Amino acid sequence: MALSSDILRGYTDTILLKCLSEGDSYGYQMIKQIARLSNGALELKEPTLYTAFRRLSQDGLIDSYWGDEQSGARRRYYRLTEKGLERLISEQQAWLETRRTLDLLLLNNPAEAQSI
Amino acid sequence: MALSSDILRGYTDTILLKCLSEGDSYGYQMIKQIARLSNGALELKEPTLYTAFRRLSQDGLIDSYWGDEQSGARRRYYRLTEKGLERLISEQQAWLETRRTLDLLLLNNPAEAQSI
DNA sequence: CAAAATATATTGACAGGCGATGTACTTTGT
DNA sequence: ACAAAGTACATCGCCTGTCAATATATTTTG
Repeated sequence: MALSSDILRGYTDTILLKCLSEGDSYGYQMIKQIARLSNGALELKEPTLYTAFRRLSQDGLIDSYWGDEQSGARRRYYRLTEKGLERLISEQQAWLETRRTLDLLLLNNPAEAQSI
Repeated sequence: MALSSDILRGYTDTILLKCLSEGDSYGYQMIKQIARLSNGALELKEPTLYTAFRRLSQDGLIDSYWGDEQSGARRRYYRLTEKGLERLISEQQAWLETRRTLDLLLLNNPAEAQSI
């Protein structure tokens, strides 16, 4: 099942930070990578992706450089900054808490549901 | 920690459906109930709540009636419809899948993280 | 040689959350 | 007695993030 845009909202940035924490990458590749990792549940749309990149750059969480492709289309690579890594870690912690809270608010038997 | 509005988006409706699945209730009470249940992590704002009620009513997932208060301010009670219950169940299922997907996308060791 | 894939980027529309604000009644503290 | 806080409902308008549509350019595939 696909993630709706309402669900996506709030996680896009962290998903991208996590993706970059595994190594520098570029937009097109990240879309594919994220689709693969999520078993097709999430195919980031271009406008969503590039707006997120701009946001993250402005906040100093990532930076970017042009790759030196011999052939093929040019690629802009993105890199996680130190600040970006710190943010990632705190957002991962936040996800664990959000998960717990939503279990409490959405499920009938949260205590049981957590060990699925 | 409080749920950000970006996170909330996409869950408000289901949270309200779940709340009503435990019995008819009214706006003010539901805000308090949800705050208690989430250990203060979520205090729904009035505009958010009432727009959600309108949305859910239009979709036939809830209906409402005025309570007959002897004293105090009038209360509009909300009730989960049959259709609303079905929706709740499918949204609960969706949450379990979303949880799994976000574990994959956000955490370093998803397999381990799931049994927290 | 056309279509699909690779790759980046912007514009404008849409939807949901929420600060600010308004109404009205009741309870509490002094 | 009276102000402040609590209970209870409701709306307007702003802000932000996602995305359909669109544009550009190169390379690979059928």
